[in-house]
Parts: sequence; structure tokens; C-alpha cells
Amino acid sequence: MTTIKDVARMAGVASSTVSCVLNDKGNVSEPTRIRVLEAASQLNYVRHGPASELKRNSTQTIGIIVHDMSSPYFSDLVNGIETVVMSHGYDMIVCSSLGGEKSTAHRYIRERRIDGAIVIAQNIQDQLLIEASEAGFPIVVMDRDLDAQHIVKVLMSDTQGGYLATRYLIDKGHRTIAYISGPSQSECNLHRYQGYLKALKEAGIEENPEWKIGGQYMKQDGYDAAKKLLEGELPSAVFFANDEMAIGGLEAFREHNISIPEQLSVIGFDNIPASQYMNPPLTTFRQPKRDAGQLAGHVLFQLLNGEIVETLYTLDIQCVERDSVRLLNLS
Amino acid sequence: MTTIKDVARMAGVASSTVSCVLNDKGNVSEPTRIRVLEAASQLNYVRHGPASELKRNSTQTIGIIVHDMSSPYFSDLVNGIETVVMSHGYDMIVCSSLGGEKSTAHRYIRERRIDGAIVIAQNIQDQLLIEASEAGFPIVVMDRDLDAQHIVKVLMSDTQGGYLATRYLIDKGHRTIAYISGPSQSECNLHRYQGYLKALKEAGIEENPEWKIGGQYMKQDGYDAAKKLLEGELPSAVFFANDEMAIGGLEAFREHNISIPEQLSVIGFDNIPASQYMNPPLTTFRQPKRDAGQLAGHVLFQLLNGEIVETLYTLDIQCVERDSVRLLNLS
DNA sequence: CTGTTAGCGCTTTCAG
DNA sequence: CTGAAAGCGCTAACAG
Repeated sequence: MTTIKDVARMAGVASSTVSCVLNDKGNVSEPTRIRVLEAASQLNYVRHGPASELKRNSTQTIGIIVHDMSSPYFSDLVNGIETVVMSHGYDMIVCSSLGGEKSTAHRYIRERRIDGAIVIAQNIQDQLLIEASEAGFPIVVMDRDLDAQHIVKVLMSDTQGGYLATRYLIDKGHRTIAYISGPSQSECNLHRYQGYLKALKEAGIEENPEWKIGGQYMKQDGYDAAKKLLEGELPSAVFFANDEMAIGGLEAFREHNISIPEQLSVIGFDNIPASQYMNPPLTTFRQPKRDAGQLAGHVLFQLLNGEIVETLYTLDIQCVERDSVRLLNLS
Repeated sequence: MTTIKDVARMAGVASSTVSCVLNDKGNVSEPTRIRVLEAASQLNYVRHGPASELKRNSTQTIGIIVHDMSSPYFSDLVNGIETVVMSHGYDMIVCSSLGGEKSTAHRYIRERRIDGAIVIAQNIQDQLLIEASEAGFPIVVMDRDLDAQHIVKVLMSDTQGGYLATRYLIDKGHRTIAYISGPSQSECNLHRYQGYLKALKEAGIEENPEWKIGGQYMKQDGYDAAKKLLEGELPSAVFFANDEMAIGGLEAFREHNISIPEQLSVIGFDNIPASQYMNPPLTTFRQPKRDAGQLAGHVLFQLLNGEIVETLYTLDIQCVERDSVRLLNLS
């Protein structure tokens, strides 16, 4: 392994000079600069990261914490973060929080192997985050309700999303709207539901308990829910708490020859890739993930620079209008 | 920041003893062990990663290199790797190769901030990989044709995949099979096509050039290709080089009231999530990504231990049988 | 069984 | 403008 000393020796200067040249620091005359650079490239020198990190007490990298790598859900988010991290000359790595205390995420945060973190994972303990942030480690959490002094939250509000989705249907003239819910432990489902209720109330519509059916966010649940709906009086629109269930629902309706959107309007939530391939293409709502990622990145760097920032940022949900909703004649 | 020395002082021992206790090394009497542990937890001590890495000259972490984080394609693969990395007590991080020389992937590999890498990205230069591996840095590449002394390849053979897919149709009695190809620069498309030709030839079937139509792997391309197919004489089956195009094709056929699979059989490739939601659910072929990930992980650790390993591993493609292919009456 | 010691490779004063 | 020297926090001999 070739070190800074080898380069120094070859260029006939001190190792400190080499360091200055390589880091563009301070005052080095052009001739020595060149000599050093040449020696370095001759010897194929690359700095040893950990040594540099130790000395600087900074890793110049920020970590994205995800609950497991398998979720395509995070793609856009991570992409948004990446652009801003790169523009700051920093590195970015993704760490999984799978494995609790022994997870890479835990270790990297606690051992200072990253300079800051954006937390997407929901399953990492508040404890760790609070402790770390109190020790001066900057943290931004996404879509998580964590109140702690030094932690910044970025939310893509599901409550507002549920509200907007329902409003959308109401604005199209629908007054009888079913809600097919996700798992009752799911916070985001809860929020979407609350938004739904709010919109209903605002429009002076009573909730009909028969039109609230529970599911687990899976396609099959949507299918089952639709079947159940078909047993009673049909509403004019159905709000599925996520696209996957909506897709299952579409299938059930097709089996019963209910044509969408002529006889029944359907919306989903999330805008998963498959939603556009449906027949009809599914109208759904999407979170502005890329923007949220960029925002989170910006805020993190502000934190890193010791700037004062808001402690909560909220982004608006967006409507992806396709062909599964019908405009009702308003009487 | 509390260091090992603080702990040592508090416990009334030398810092080396603390190190031994914390790393479960060598000989420390039970009483001192306990005293040290208590002092450490009292002071809320956490070791400084970079310092430890510098000293050990090892980071105990391996890197997964991806071309960008946005591809859900890699989920299973990464998952497979993760299980084996964790079982070795190592950490795993995902690095993007986006940004060329300045990408996190480049830096982490060159600066020795990881102990080894599994490369999924196709856009990272051979150069870097070869140099690193020759310097003793273990590398496993996935699905990439890179011949270098010290690099291990894990392939999920597309040639064999194309062959198997075509054989599948032939075995169901189809003799007229169209191939809707991906981009001509795409290696995996090329391989799938070669596999297709091989199966045809083996069955004594001539290729019909009218039934080979080019696309770019997008849904729209599949749609267009299907339209073109509909202008001439229809084959009895169509092999789309990927699911996305197959989905577009399905749409075109539906518009022309061609019922699948009664009038025409269709297969795709990749087993993307949307494929199961199609009408009819799409029969397709999948790469054993999870297994491949595990294999890659295993091999990497063997490399890390200096064990001798094969330089090439190949995994078989698997058929996901759904409802888009009809069994023809064999006459 | 425990403590002393000598660095790992790098950056950064600070004096020449 | 350049170099000598100190030391980041940790680990691994090795001597007591």
C-alpha cells in the first residue's frame, strides 16, 4: 500500500506538503505542486479513507437509513437526496436498519461512520435517534412523528392526502364514497382515513359504516373488500387506501361485469408502476418523493453547517388523474 | 466525545484492557471485565469507527455497487446478499456508481472504506474494478462479462433463459413464435435472442424474420410491436423480451379483440410485479435473484478468507407459469 | 492477568 | 513557501 510518505519521498518534500497539495490547502508553489502530483500519479497513490476520517473527525458522507433494501418505494426519494448530496461533494450510502442493535444503520450512526442521516425506516428505535441527535449528530426523519429537540421532520402528509383524494371525488359529484382501509396499526392508513372523514364532514356527508371495509394493503384484500361491497348497495365511488388493493378491487368488479368508471368510480393511492397498466388506468395520488428527498438533503446540510432550520416541513400530495373516475352529472 | 481512555480511567485500568474487553479478546479476569463494562455503559461509550478501521486496516463492511438507487430490480438480490453478510457479523452498505470518478462507489472502493464489493452496476468502468482487484480487493460482479484474473462472476444466464422460454412454448405445441426484442445494444436482450434461436433450431423450426420486431424494452414498444404483428399473419405465440413490452402487447391485442391465450399465447421475461395483475396474468420467466445474492455473498467471504473459488457461477432461470399460454393440440 | 508502548495514515499547527 | 512534529482513537505485541 502506498502512503503519503512514499509520495513525499519520491517528490522530495515533506508529507505535510503532499497533504496540502492533495487537499488544495494553503500555499504550495506551482513547481512543487506539479512534482507532488506527478509522484502521486506515478505511484498510483490513493488516500486511505479511514485515516483521513479519523484525523478530520468527519467522514464526508451521509447515510440513508431504510428498513430494508427491498422496497422500491424509496427509489425516488433516494434519488432526490442523491442529487443534493452530490452537489455538496459528499458521499451517500444506504444502510439497512434490519437487525436491530446490530444493524448497519445502528453501527454507522453510533460509531460516527457517517456525518448525518436521513431516516426513512420506520422500525428504528426513537431512542437511538434521540441519543445520537442530542450528541450533535444531525438527523432528518421522513414521514415519522418523532418529537425531539434536534430532529427535523419532513412529512408528505397522508392526512392531507386522504382529504384531497376524497375531495377530488366529491368535486366530481360523488356523494357515496366507500373507504377500503389498510391495516389498522398502519399510521399512514389511519391518516388517510382521517383525511377521508374530514372531507366527508366538510361536504356534509354522513359516513356509512358499511362502506368502510378493512384490509391489509394486499391485492387480495382489495379483491375481498370489493366482493363484500358488491353484496350490499353500491356507492358511486370507492377509495382504496392503496393502489395494490385498488388493483385487486378492479379485478373483482370486472368479474361482476361492473364497468369502471361508467358504473363505479375507483381511486387508489401511491401511484405504483402497475397502476398505469390497469384497465382502465387507475386514477391515484402520489407523494412528491423526489422533492421530499431533495428537501431532506438540503435541510441536512443546513444542520451540518449549524444553521437554524424549521423543525417540521410538510409537502403536498399530488393527484395523478387517469381514467377510473367518472364525472357525475350534478343535479 | 468519550474515548477508550476515559473508560480506562474510570475503571482504573489501562486502555488496552478496555479494548480487550470490548472486543472479547484474550485474558481479562471477570471482575475487571465487569468493572470495565460498567464504566463503559456509564459513560455511554461507543467506539469510534474510523479509528478502529485505521488500526485494524479493515472496515468489516462490504459494499453493494448499484448504478442508481432507483431500480427496484435489485431488491431481491440485495436481500439475498444481506442475509449472508449479516450472518458473518459484517456490515453492508449500498453505494451508487452515479457520477463516474467522483461517485461514492469509486471513492469507497479506492479509499478502502469497504473490504470488498459486489457489483451490480453495469456502468462502472472495468478499469477501476480490475485495478482494485489486482490490489487484493475482492470483487464479485453480477451479470457482467468481465474477464479478469481476480474477479468472480455470478451470472443468471439470459441465453439459457431465452432458450428455456422458447422451449416452454415449443413444448406446449407452438411452432410459430415471434420474438419482440429489446434494444440491440442490450447484452441481455442479445442473449435472450440467442437462446430463442437455439431452441428454434433444435426443434427444427425456421426463423421467420417478419416475426422479429425490435423495441426498447418500454411498454409502448410492446404495444407498437404487437400492432405491427397484427398487420401480417399471426404466429401462435409471442415471446416478449421483457414483461413491460409484453404488457403493452397485451393492451394492443385486447384492442383488436384477440383473446389471450385462446387465440394467441404470450410470454414475458423478468416477472415484474405488474405482470401478475394483468388480464390474463402473464406467464413469464424469472431470474433467481435472491439465490444469486446469497451466492455472491458467500463467494465474497470466501475471497475475503483467501479461499480458492471458481471464477464463474451460473444460475438457472425459472418459469413463472400463469395463464397467458395455451396448450396446443399436438397433431 | 494487566499495563506500557508503538504505531496505523493522515492533517494541521507552528516555527523556520 | 516548506518541513518537523504532534496526535486523532484505537489495537496488538510484548514485557512485567
